[in-house]
Amino acid sequence: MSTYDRIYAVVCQIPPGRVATYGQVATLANLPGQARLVGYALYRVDMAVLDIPWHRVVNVKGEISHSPRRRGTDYRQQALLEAEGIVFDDQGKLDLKRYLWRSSHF
DNA sequence: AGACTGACGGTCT
DNA sequence: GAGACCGCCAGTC
Repeated sequence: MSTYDRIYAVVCQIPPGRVATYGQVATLANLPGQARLVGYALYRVDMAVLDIPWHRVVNVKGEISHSPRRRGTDYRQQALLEAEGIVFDDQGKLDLKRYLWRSSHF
């Protein structure tokens, strides 16, 4: 099982209506401190389908990580999360205290 | 084989 | 709370 496969496996466990941070996913994938790898892995996901719930991963500030390279999928991410009942404030941030996934590992 | 590329976050000031 | 700094690695050409 490759490093990226472990990351994808963790992301698949995030329940609807909740979010996880890049760092949290890294830790659960047994890659502590390597949040960046999670970003690298998610960039390679086919975002046309939701085999992997890629939209449930946000940064530690409760924001969606925007990038021109994402070609608009970052805005789609917010729409997908709102469809699951997650509310964003006027700064485009969500409340991590409220929506962060508490996995049974913690 | 080496260069380049890419969704980050913990720590320190 | 807000910046600056810096380590991070797999896939592709």
